[in-house]
Amino acid sequence: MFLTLRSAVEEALADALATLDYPTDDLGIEEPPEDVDAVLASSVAFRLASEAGAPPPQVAAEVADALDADDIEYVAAITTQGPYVNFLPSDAYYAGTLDAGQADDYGRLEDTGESAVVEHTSANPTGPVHVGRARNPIVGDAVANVLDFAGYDVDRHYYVNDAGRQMAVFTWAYEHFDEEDLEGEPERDRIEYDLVRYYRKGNAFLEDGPADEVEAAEAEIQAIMQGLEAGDEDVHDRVTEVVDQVLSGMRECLARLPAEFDEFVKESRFMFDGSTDDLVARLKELDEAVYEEDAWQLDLTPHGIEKNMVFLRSDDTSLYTTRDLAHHEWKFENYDRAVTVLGEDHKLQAEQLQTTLDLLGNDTSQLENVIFSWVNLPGGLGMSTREGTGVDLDDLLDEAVDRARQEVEDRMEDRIRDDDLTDEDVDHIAHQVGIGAVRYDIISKQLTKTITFEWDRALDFEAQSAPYVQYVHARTCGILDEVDEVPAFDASALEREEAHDLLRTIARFPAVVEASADALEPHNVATYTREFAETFNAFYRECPVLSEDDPEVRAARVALVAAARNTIANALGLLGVAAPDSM
RNA sequence: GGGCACGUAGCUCAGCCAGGAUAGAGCGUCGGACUUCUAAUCCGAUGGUCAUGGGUUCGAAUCCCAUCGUGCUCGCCA
Repeated sequence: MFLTLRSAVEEALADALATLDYPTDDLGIEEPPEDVDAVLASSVAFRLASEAGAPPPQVAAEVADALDADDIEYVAAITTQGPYVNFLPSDAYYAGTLDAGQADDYGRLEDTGESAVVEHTSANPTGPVHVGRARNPIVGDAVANVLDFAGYDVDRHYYVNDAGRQMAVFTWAYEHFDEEDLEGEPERDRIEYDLVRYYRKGNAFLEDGPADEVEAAEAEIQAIMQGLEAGDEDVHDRVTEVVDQVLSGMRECLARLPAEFDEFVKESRFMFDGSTDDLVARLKELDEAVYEEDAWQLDLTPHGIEKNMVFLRSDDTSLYTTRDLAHHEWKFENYDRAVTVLGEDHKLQAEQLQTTLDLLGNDTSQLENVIFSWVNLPGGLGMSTREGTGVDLDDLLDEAVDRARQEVEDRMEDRIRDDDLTDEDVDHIAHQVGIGAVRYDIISKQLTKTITFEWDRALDFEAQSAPYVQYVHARTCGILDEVDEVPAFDASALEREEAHDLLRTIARFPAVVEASADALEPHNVATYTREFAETFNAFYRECPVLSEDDPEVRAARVALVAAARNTIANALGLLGVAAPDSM
């Protein structure tokens, strides 16, 4: 409804301004503050004042006179308030919203007919997923959800680095060291916790080991990389043995969020199918290609990038970025839109990638990057797999679920809702709430802001958290549980201001989806859920549903609660936060 | 040092990209509301030179420039 109303207002206002001989390039459409009854307003009078030679309020009146509410869909009246022209919603606006909200998939936009691939996480398979890395799957999953809901045919990809130096080091360490060489026990009984010890041991050895042994190790690592480059299946199998094991453990961890993928795309695939070689040949032909210090590079200074991009090492092996170019051309062939979610430490590389893809003749408007800032530990500490610093995501999720379970159990005694929870229910709710809280905490912040991870804050179940919003969903379910089905209703029976406020908030949801998909910013869905929860709670306080005596009012309120449930369930779904039926 | 971000209440954050109606929340502190559709809730009070200084504008938290502080980055790593 909101989207329809907005375009209707835009069109009508542009027509009116044209009729009055005013410019129509800036309509000044905005959403007024809460205490104003209008759904939309225009501040265009400010801009026209000097041209009109009249004060803004007078111009606003003139503009309002030139408009006819009857001609604008979903607008009941046009008023002025000082310099503002306000557009008030009609009964049909409320009625239409209440009807639309009955659909389970309320908020889903029409199919765009376009496909999109969202690549996210893509962490090197070196060890357990830590909290610093967790922003990527959580944001990435939400971005994919939003695009899907906004009408795209979405695939989720994890790009697996199985051909870089890191994996060569890992493979060498895995083959070279024995269990007894390793320090300590695995922190958890899962494969990546076991194997990461080889990786750490290997890196420590390369740093501090005896010179001659380090040299021999480097030769072995070199041989692995050369083997991969040459398409040697045996070498590939050796590396794959490590990669697949570590990755399987990481996938289990990510599945807890949950973050699932349609495809794990291995970069070695672009070496073995010849596309990397082909790409290198084409890169050499570019005007920007230079051969310096025995390595092939691209001089991108004409394109505003100071740093040269090496695409072929002096030993003739390719680099991550080289293979990533081939990877992206593959994406372009298969998808209309390619979105990559990555940390700010990869920003320069992403710019090089995009510029180079452009030079190679690709349409890089297909490519969009979602870049997020760091997650730090208090005291400015970073998180590193190699050094073993950082908080494991598994530990965070365990703690979150434990604390949530404690909360549920603490509340069991003075529960009023009579839906006898079993132990299984309690466990289920604890998972929904605990993991939801972690996701929400991370997703509700702007991507550009650095996050400092603090246990207590991430697991605060008070307001502005997932449980606060989830509780609203549980409340809607609590009410709807008491009715068999939504009765026939008439929106005009809703007379309370709180009901209208809630309907207006529900009406905005599709616009939130649209804006979030356009900007690739899931955090504003989180902001919306919070506003929604506040609006719903006001309705809940002031407008009893089940105990309402007037059957028409009761029916309309039941329908409103159903619309609210669909809206908040879908909004939470976009965030990947579970929507509990009871809490 | 160069490039790119970030700096809003004691703390954690919305609002900024598309400049406009008294700058919004939560936590904290203080005071209220459960025989009621679940109090993981709600209501009230408290609290802000929107880092600083300029500029553009009728109007700047929002756009531009400079300064300060913080983070990321500047590998034949990824």
